[in-house]
Amino acid sequence: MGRHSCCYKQKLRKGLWSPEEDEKLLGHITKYGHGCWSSVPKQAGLQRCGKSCRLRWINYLRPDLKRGTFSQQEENLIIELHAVLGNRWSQIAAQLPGRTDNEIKNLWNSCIKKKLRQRGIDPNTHKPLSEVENGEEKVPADMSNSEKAPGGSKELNLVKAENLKPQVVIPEPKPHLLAAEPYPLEGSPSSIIIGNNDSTTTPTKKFFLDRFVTSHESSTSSCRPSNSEGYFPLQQLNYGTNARLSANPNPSLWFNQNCRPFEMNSEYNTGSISTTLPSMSSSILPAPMGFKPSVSLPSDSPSTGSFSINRVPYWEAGTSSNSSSCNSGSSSSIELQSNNSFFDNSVFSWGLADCSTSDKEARIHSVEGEPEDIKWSEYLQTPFLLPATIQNQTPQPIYSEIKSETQFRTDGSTPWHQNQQQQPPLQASDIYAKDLQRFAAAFGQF
DNA sequence: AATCATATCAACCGCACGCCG
DNA sequence: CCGGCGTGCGGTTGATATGAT
Repeated sequence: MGRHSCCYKQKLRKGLWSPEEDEKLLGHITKYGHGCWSSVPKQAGLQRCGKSCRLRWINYLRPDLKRGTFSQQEENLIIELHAVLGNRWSQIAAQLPGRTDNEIKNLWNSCIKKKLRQRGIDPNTHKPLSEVENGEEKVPADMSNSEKAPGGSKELNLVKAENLKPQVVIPEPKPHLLAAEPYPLEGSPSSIIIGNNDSTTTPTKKFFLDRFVTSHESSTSSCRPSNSEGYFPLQQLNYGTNARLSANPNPSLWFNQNCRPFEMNSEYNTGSISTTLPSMSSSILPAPMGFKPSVSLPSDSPSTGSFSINRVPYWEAGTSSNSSSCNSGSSSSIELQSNNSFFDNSVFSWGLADCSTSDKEARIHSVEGEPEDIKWSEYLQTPFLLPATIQNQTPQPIYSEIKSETQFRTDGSTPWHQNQQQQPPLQASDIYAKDLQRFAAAFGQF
C-alpha cells in the first residue's frame, strides 16, 4: 500500500490536520470554492493531496455538518436504511442531514452493530442471529452481487435489499421540484416510507418492530444518547456523492446569493442529489437553501439558528414553514409510512440502547464540544467568548421525552424544525463554538 | 498510579466510475 | 476504443480517549 498517486510527486503531509491547515483550507474554499480538488492544496498552500483536502472538507470543515452525537431517530434511520441499502454509506448519509458517510460508517461499526448483536440481530442481514446461525438464510444464486463483507460474511444481502425494493415507492424524480421548490425537512425519518402499510412491511421491518417495540421498555437511552442539540442547522446541502463538482470551473454562490460570504458551487446545488439517489423523490432532497444571513444573536433568535459573528453572517437552514405544501407535491416519495411507521412513538423508544454506559455518555454528551472548543481557542490564542447562552447552557436531558408521532409527523406538515422546537427550545447550544471559530479563523474576524 | 482493554474517530488506501482528449 | 485524470465510495488502519483492573 503506497501513497495515492497524487502524493508521489512531492512530499505531502499525512495524518491529522493541524489547525493551521484547517484554516488554510477553510479560508481557501470559502473564498474560492474548491473547484478542482487536485489544485486546492497548491492554491491553498497546503502540503496535502487534493484527496486529503476533499476528505477534510467533507468530513470536518463543511459548515453544514451536524455536530454531536447521533439522535435515536438518526440511529433508527440508519438501521432502517442499512437494511435496504446495505453499506452504501454515502446514500445513507444523504438521508441524514449534516452527517457524513464516514461518521455513519463509524457509528455503525462501533456502536450499532454491537447493539444489534446484543439484541440478537445479525447486523449484516438484519435478521435474528438464531436464524442466521441456523443457516436459514439461503444464499440466492445471484448473491454474487452482494457486497463483500469483512470476515467473508456478507455485510448485507443486497439481493434481499433488491427484494425489498418493490415495497419502496420509487417515483421518478421531479425535475421541477428539484429545481425550484423548497423541500420539507429532508432527512428526517418522516421523509421516508418503506412500505405503505403493514401488509407491505418487510420481514426485516416487522422483525424490528416486533423486537424493539417489546424491548424498549427496558432500555430508554442510547449508546450514544442525544437529543437534537448540537445540530448546527444548516440544512443538508447535499454534498453530492456523485455530483461532478469540479465541472464547474467557476464555483459560484454557495448556499445562495444572499448568503455571503460563502458561495455555493454545484456541489451544493440541490439537483445534484438526483444523481445520488435517483429513486428518491424531492421530499427527501435538500431544499433549495434559502439560507439567509442574519444579524441576530443566537440568544435573540434561539430557534432560527441564524446569527452573526461580528457582522459576519452565520446562516440557518431555510427551514420552510410551509413545508407541508412543499411536501404535498412529492407524495410519491419514499417515505416512512406514517401510521405504522417504523419510527412511530413506540419504536422511537425501542432504543437499541441498552448500553451500560448510558449515564456516562449522557454526561459526556452534556458537555460535548467543549474540549475541542478549547483547542481552537488555544490555537487562536484569542479567548473565544461564547455567548452567555452557550457558556451557561444547561445540559439538556438526553431523552426527556420520546417523540410522539404527533411530534414527528410523517406527512411533512410539521417541519422537523418545528418538531424540535417542541422540545426544550434550541438555544445557542445548537451552534458549536468550534464552528464559529472556524469561521472566525477563516475570515479573520476575531 | 500504572497498565491493559476497549471504544471512538479521523484519515488513509485501493478501487470503481465518469469524463475527456 | 483507450488511457489519463479527477472524484467518490467503502474498507481498513492507527491514534487517541476512556474505562476497567
